[in-house]
Amino acid sequence: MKNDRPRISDVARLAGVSTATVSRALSNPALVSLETRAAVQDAISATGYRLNQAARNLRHRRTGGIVALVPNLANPFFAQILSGIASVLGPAGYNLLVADTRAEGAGRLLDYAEPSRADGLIVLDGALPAAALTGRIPLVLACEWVPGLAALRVKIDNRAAVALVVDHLADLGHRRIGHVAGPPGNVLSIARLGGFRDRLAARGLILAPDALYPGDFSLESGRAAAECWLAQPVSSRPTAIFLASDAMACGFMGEVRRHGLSVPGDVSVVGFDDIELTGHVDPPLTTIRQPRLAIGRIAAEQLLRRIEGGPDHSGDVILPVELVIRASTAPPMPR
Amino acid sequence: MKNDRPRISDVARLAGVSTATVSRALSNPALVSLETRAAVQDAISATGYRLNQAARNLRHRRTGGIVALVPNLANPFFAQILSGIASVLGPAGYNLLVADTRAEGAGRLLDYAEPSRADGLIVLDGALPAAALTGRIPLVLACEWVPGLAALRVKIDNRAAVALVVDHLADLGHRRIGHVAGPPGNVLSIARLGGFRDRLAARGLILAPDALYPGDFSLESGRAAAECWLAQPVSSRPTAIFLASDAMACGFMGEVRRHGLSVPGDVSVVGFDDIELTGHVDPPLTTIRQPRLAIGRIAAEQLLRRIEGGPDHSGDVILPVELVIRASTAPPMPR
DNA sequence: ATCCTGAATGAAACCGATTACATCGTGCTT
DNA sequence: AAGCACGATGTAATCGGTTTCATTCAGGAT
Repeated sequence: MKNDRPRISDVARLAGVSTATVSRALSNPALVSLETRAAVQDAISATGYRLNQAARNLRHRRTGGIVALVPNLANPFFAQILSGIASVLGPAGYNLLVADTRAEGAGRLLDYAEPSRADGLIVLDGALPAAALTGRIPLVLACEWVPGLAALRVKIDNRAAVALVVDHLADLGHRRIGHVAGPPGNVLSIARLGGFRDRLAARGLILAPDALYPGDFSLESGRAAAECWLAQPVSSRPTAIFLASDAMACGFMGEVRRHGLSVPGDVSVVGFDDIELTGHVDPPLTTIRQPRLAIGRIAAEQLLRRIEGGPDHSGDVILPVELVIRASTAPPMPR
Repeated sequence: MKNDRPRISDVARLAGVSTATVSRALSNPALVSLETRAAVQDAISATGYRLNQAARNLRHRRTGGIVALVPNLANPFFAQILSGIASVLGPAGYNLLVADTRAEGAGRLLDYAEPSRADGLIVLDGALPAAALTGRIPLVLACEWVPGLAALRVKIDNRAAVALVVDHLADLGHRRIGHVAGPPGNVLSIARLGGFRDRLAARGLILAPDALYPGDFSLESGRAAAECWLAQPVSSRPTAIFLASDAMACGFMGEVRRHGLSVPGDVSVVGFDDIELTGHVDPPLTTIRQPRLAIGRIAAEQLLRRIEGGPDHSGDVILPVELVIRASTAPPMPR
């Protein structure tokens, strides 16, 4: 009653064959005669046999698992990328292990980049130490990337995306355009801020120091940025704000509107990501659409290719973005 | 160069002891003398040895993995529960496998409820077949539950939560209160709708057929419900709407406001879940706060207790909810 | 001095599959 | 008729740890 899980040898005995034959019938049926195969099948259903994965993994020197390292599981942005990853991994016979890099003892994370635990790694957090990830198991980087870590990157062209934003706002006639950045040090924050500055310059504009607000991608930090903006004198306030994430943009808009001002009447707002929500808030948000599902899917596909013996080509896959123009942007109010 | 992963025997040889001793030094140091332990440690760092999990799992007849079955990975509500789960599992030496029950071939899901793949299961989807989950591996149900499946449930008291909502709206003076339900057949939809009806009745109110709108928890379905509501003559429109999820409530409010109406001026809105966003939209949403992190954490703790030999007590853990009153509800406009 | 106890350790079985290699018939070639 | 190739199957080694059981040795009890 306790140890009642049938083993392969139980099946073999019942079918009157050896364990080798059962194993072959399961993993390479072509090697087994039709009648034997049938007998094995019968024995399997009679015993209710189920393969022991740990044993197979041990023998195959693989685990069947892929680990995704995400900076924050609770963030819907990553959730949808995971969804894309899972949609590829499942059918391919791998399972997805998820670890939150910010959640617990950082030391344990190294355990994941370990061949006996996972066959591959998808890193969504650019703040991990490159050294810890180097030369362990096949990995790809998605969205964020770790500076100095040679691995395939699946990402968007952040600078080009930001250029679309600047052009849109500048074309509308905005001259004083502000920015709420992502967390300091984050590769995306840096790329977006840098691209923003450069494109402003290309359009003959500059980013005034008091038009650059700190942020960390969170709703709350967007709200806080709005407070700063509201505190500025109307005459020197940016007439348009580009925020490095949709979450911040929502927080920003909410706070501005709660103070009785209007978007885009008093300020135009542009976000980044195009999370589902942004089309449903009031006003619907102008933003950059990132193909999240595709990012996840492609990252997973590339990783599997690598695992299955592909070359460790460490280039980049750049996915296209799109500026989605909705109602949160308009020409600046004449003053 | 190819098969260079040191095994335990390599460590043993270098340390001048047997593999048994190395194993003990690792998993039960108390059994090994201080000097031997030190020698083993030296040999381990000299060789760069890393334990092979598959081998240990095979011997221990366990996998070290816990599977969470979620209906929709892309939904932030579940993401935060997962976050809570992960925060318990990691430190306990388990890793979290995530599977999206709606994503791929349903047959494969059974593979997860299988002892050689995972040591336990956390089910977040009430729509799975009870038969497939019965008597396989330790499991707990969180949030949603599978009717007829005897297992511990970690959940909130949906009926009591809804009663809070009804009382709040009735106390404000609303008499015509509408409801946007969750997906048909979903246990939460049913519990919330049922509780809603009952509490209305207790307050001497009824749910008019044209005040019940279909939904599926998604933003878009909330928006669609708003369309229905807007299409109704003002005189017979509900003056307050309770929506079974915050996502729907956001979709609803966005659409209503885009039509130039005001919340709560023209209609009071109450959501359910208290996802982070709801405090930041305009107006901030009155809603029921579910302790998502705690749900995840407790579900994981209970599961581990069960796995580590606890009794298969299949009762319920009911977590407290709270009505968070914000600015989306107000007395009805005098007509 | 002898026996007993317990700490420290090693030898070998074991977890449950996979697979290299050996074996045994058949049927075909020459 | 001898030789050979090939299909089907069995034997046993193997993956890399863990753990039972046996052994050794030091110190304390008698």
